[in-house]
Amino acid sequence: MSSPISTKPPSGMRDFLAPDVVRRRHVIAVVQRVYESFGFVPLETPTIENLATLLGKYGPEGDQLLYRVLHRREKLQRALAAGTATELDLADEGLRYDLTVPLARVVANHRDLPQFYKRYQIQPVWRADRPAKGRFREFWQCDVDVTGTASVVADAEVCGAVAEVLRELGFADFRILCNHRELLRALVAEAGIAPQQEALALIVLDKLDKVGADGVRTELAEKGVPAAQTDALLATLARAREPGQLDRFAVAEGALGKGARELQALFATAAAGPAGAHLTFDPSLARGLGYYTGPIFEIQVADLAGSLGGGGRYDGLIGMFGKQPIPAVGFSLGLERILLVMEERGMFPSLGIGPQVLLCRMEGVAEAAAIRTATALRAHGLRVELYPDATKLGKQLQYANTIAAPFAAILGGNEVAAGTVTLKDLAAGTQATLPPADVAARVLAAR
RNA sequence: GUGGCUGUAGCUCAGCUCGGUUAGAGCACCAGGUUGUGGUCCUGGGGGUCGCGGGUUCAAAUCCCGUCAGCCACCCCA
Repeated sequence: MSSPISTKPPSGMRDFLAPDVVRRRHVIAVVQRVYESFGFVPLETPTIENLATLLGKYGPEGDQLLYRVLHRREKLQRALAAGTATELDLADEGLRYDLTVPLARVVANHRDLPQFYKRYQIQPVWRADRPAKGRFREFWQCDVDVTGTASVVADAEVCGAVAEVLRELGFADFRILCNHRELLRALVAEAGIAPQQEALALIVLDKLDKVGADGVRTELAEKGVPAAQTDALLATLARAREPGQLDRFAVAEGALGKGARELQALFATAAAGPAGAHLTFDPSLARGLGYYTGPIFEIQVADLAGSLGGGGRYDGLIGMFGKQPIPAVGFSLGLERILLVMEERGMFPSLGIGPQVLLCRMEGVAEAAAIRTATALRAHGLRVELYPDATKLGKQLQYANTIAAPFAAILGGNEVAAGTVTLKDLAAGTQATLPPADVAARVLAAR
């Protein structure tokens, strides 16, 4: 009986049964509608990209998490025969890791796109990460991006779009944390931290909320950053959190002032849209992805350790494909994260899609007669399941309960002769024998 | 990548400490309780090489080692 083949899906990947699918579709429908209302148009790209497209865009951690697709046939045999094959020799393609890099490739490749290409994309991505709560190896992202402009309007619009999605889904308490890569780098440099330790410092700083100042001191000390520099950085960041500090940064020279002024502009502009009340300056927000250059964003809710989404400006990424540099900004919502919080908070409306009517066939009624009746009921707009066998009525009604159909329609010899069906309301226990049009009217009225 | 917890029927678990008939329960599933009426109830039934591999022993679900998988926290991210 038990099979030697595991029936579980691969680690970090899941099957979605009807109740899951219905909830996922519900969220996706809202995302799609809101994104389109902002003027974004859809894009779908292949599951698999060339490794050259993917590698070197996300930083070393990201490269490690890429699912690679093995060479086929002769190429693989040749690589293996060499005996010294490395990962790069064995694979030339990989599963997409996010939707931003494929977008960058598409924009670099299609020169006839609108100057301001506003696209949304809702597709799965894969990361060979260790699964945890709210983290999967296959998950869906809902991205909105604007390419071809460095205008703060684009930054404000992507923030507005995701904020409106969350608002329409019923979220009220989320924060969109904002920081700026250039501002952050200026603060790190100001603390005296060497440029080659900057990336390291940024990653550790991102943990400030979770591990606290002492945790950051310990971790940076282990990585060889002098304590005096760490203290200087922490002091600077603590000051940066004080109200009005962004305005003081804004009058500074160089990258510090530039970053601060760009954030000020973003806050001022986005305030006129749905994101306004949710934007929060967080000087310790760093974000791991390598390609961000300007403002960076992350959506936070109190009851989830991870984020609901993230994004930022990446003015250098499209240019990495060897064509002209094109500025871009985008935001990504994590479908599973949103679903997780909505499930935990009980935020879903009732979303039934199963059959409204189970059509029961009595013994002696021809299969064709049942098909004919089911077809008539369906033509009136009902979702109808036809019980396959003419078994005992009790068994058929029991099955109706099992699949949670609110009505049963009974087709016996009498009904066939009269051109009627007996409609039974399974919750109330009442029933009436009616022509199909009246059956449909009653079922539809019961919703 | 680090630390911890857990793997026994489709699902949730008991049994393990102190090895000993044929490994249990609830739910689910199937069949019956005669005619075209379900949810409750009663009776019966199918379904497990106790995650996998090795070791100790007369004897292992139970003890020991290894391994794989899942979950939680951290890290990172969506």
